[in-house]
Amino acid sequence: MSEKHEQDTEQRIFAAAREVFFEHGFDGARMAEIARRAGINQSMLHYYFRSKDRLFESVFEKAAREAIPPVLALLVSDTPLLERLDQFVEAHVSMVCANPHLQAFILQELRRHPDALRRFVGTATDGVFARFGRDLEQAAERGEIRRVNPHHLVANILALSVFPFVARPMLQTAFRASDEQYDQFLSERTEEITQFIRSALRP
Amino acid sequence: MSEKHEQDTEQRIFAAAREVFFEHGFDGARMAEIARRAGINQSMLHYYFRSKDRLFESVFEKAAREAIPPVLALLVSDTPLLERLDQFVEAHVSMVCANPHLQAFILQELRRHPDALRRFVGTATDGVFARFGRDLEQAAERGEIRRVNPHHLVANILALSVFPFVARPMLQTAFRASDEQYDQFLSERTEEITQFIRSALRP
DNA sequence: GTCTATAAGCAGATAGAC
DNA sequence: GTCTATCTGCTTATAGAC
Repeated sequence: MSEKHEQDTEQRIFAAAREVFFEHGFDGARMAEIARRAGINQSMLHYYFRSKDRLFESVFEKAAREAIPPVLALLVSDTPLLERLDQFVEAHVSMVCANPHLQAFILQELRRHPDALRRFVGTATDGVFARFGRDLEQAAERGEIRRVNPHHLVANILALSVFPFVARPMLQTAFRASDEQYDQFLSERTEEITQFIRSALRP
Repeated sequence: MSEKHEQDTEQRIFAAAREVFFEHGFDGARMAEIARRAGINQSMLHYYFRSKDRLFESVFEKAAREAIPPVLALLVSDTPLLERLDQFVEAHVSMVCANPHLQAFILQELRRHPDALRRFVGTATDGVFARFGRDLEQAAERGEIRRVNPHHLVANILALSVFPFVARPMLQTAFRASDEQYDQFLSERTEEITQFIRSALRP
């Protein structure tokens, strides 16, 4: 009985920390705010996670693990290349859309902890670009697409998917769009990106 | 004689503040660090700028003014559309390249001050998209390009230019690239983006 | 205008009762 | 496990001499 609420409390703390770190970043996050959202006392945070740094690391690592390797894994499969790219775009956009703060959080915090990814991204992406590059090369030889550099292509696709979410405050202002109008704009992105990339890859 | 160093000191403070805010963001920046880099005492910061908030506002406003309106202004000119887009891409990439922290800073801080841009972006972009959209429409009717939505196209171009710089820590890790290799990658972007967009716009 | 010294407040972390 | 109370150090900001 002594551990009755342990797991539940820890999860609530983690969820609250995720929210607050996503919204404010490490430097802007307040332990008191995390405790408040978790509905418990501030000293509990230290009981479970020992320090702000460790709590942040937990949140960041989990976020990075779900934000990067699964996406890159979609690049290699047995699906024909053009359809695979469509699937990749759709999966990526809906992932970003379901969690709009995630990418901004990763991008922002990665500037301070530049090698926080090395551990698990390294192995996850091993060989991905080599295989993807080979598939691109073969598709080009069959005349399905023009010849492109795999790194640039992946950067292009990620950019097209992520940027409108990360840069929302800037673009929405520049477009003079209401919240509803910008949401509408975002909902058109999957189709737009798919079309844009297919056109760009035509031989 | 009593104001002998006034302007110089104020400029040194501003330059130091710009550096520190760009690197760490508002929450991570320390007034002591700004003073140290400016080579003066911390109380001088308050003498000239009154508070951290005001100092930040000065830096942010200047950064935003030079990061956004000049770029959007390039969208409208008398240059033929395809060449104009080439010019736009080249100008934008070299701007981002010359100041890699600027865009990340704007994107990061704009999440907290979402309407900090309204004042001067509003008027600067008035009519830009209307004119640009008309030019796109006319070029499409002449068969020079396929029909595209101006907002999506601009978002695409900005995304392709900015993202590889903002997401450098992520992409460099995912690509398993050294600093030199990633710099090389970035130097290829102008050509890559120009080519990519031209291909995507073919009728 | 520039400095030193210091005030005032806050955030993260800990002690110890229950 | 969870709470209240408190410590410690840091950060912004100010007072006041020169």
